[in-house]
Amino acid sequence: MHVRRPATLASLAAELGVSRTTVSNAYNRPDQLSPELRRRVLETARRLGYPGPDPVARSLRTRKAGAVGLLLTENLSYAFRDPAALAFLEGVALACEGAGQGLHLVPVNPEREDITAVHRAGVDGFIVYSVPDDDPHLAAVLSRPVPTVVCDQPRVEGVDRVGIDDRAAIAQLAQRLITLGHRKVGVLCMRLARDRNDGFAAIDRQRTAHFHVQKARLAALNEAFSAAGVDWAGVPVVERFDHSQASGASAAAQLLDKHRDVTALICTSDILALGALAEAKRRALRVPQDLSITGFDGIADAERAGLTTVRQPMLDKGRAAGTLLLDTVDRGRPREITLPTELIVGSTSAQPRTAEERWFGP
Amino acid sequence: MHVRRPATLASLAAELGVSRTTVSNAYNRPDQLSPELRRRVLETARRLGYPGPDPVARSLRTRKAGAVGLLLTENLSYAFRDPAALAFLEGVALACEGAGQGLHLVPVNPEREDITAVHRAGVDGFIVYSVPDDDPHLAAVLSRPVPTVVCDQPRVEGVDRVGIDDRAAIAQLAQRLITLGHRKVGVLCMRLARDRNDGFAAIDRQRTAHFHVQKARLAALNEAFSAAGVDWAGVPVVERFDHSQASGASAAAQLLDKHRDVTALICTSDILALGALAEAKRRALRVPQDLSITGFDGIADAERAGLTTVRQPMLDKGRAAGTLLLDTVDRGRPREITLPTELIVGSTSAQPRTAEERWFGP
DNA sequence: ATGAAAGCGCTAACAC
DNA sequence: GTGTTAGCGCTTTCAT
Repeated sequence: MHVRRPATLASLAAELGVSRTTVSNAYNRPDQLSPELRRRVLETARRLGYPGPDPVARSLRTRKAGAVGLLLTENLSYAFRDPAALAFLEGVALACEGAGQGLHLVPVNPEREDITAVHRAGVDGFIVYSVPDDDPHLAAVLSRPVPTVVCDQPRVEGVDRVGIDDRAAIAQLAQRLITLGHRKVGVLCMRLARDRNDGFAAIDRQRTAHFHVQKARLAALNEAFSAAGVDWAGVPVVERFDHSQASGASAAAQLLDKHRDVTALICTSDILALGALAEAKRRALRVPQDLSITGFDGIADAERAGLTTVRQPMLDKGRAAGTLLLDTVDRGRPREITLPTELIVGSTSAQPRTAEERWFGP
Repeated sequence: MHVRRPATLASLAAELGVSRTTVSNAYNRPDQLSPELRRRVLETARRLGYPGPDPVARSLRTRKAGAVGLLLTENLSYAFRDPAALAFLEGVALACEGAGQGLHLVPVNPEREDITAVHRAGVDGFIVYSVPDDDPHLAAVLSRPVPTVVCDQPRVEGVDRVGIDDRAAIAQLAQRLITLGHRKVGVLCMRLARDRNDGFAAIDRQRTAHFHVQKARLAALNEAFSAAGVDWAGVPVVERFDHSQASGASAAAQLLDKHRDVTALICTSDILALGALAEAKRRALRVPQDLSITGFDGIADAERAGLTTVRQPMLDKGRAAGTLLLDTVDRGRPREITLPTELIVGSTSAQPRTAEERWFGP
């Protein structure tokens, strides 16, 4: 039993006694040759076990890979657990599907700085989802001579972007709390930089955050509460590296342990807020009577929990990113798409108790 | 302003006055040249804007794409909605990540027969998830000279497979219902073939089903209930093309409208079962007193609903498929991995009411 | 440690 | 309608 070298377009042509062009045409331009000849070519191909033009060779020649690369902040498997990331992914998939493009998920380990996967990906462009401004993978992507679209963060000079107005969105939420009368608030936020800092984040860390979305939201909160006469330096901000309900719960615990007087917990994601909700329950704090809690994103579980939050259209974001990347027409000028958000007033926010109520009951 | 042709490895070599080999080595085999020279190469690359070796050209040369193709039954976007498919995806992603391989999702439209995306995908192998035996995309995959692993269905001679023992799994469930005393049952199943048939599926259609998993489950139910003295020809089986809770609800409605006497609804997926549950509620049928309902898969929502079902390890399936494909070692003999399943007895199954109870209440 | 030569398998001008 | 020519950009023996 011998190992036959696999047939190639050239060997097929030789076998048939025609040129390689003809064989190529048989596959790619049926109208360029007689149906009869084409039939013969395909027939012989079958006989020889020729599987059709090699996609990689074709890509090299045509300079088209037929796929879009997707780079996520986290391990791939994380993305499949986070509802927001998932909706984004679905949107991207929708766009790819519509254009008949493959979706190449780039394997990334945020702990290690191995960017070879970015260099190895045979794709026509990249979508980068929500990474820190100093992410080495992002740098690797930008070094490649293919179009790129960044979703959410960071904003990069000359690179297309789709996102929301984070400042305006959370300012609306802040305004709501301020109007309700909250002056002693605490904040639970996501990772601010690539290093793990599970604990309080002082102003300096807030200001130098590498995750622009978190940074923008904190800055907007700062502005809003400062304008309402609150000294931002006194507002506790607790940061968590991992994005999970457990993180939200522990962050809430950490904050409440040290600042028993806060009347509202502003969380920069619904996941964190749901965790905070759980912690509040554990402590027998009534929400919203004893404590208001707000989230961000508008995921299904948040809605179910009646969370006061900001809804952002994640699926549309994904689709917009995909469309932007695939839309070869008016590429050139850097483009930016800002999607609308909507304040959702749920049942987890209300007026704070007065000092009296605090001591003598509602 | 002029468009400079992008730098290539060759142009870089020319600029430096060294051979292409040396430049290549600078990237791929740092130990093959002096640190000093390497530094100079990389430095010049930066200056010229050379992004490093082109991944496609490299793939052509090395015959390695560094990515795994994934072919799903449904639209890509569907996969991000179905919890079972999602868990599978996550498992595959985990395996890919571990091996530093990209995950290339092949865009497929099950309605159209466009298999070009399969031919265009630059991948080192394919994972095919749960497709009908006559799926043209599957045929396209098998025609390509790369290793393939099929998950669930269909079983293909000589192709690696990972799955569960569908017959045994559902037989266990059937046995449970039989033991409880159910003799008048109905079945809700998923798509049996590529054509849309939203309605009753007669025995002939069951027998000629192209989705082997559904076929096997129906056959096992047939066997179990026949052995219990039930005439399978009289058991209504309702099929749905779309896999959604809405489908489950409408299928349940269709079945119950025509067969008011069934005491149990066996669904071949949790999604369908959750829909059936909703329809039962709508009809003010108490579950399980008036009607037992069972599912299949063991998704989180099913557990939450207390569904009696069969749990299968979807994440492990994905991981196993990935590992099998990536494990180049003992390829050769076709391999088959069968994962264990577990019967979950929830609160949606109980003894059927007796005829008396039916008329006079519990 | 570095270079020369030989393709990987294919497609796109352009000629006939 | 079919063939000729010329690479796409890279890696890899094998010499030196």
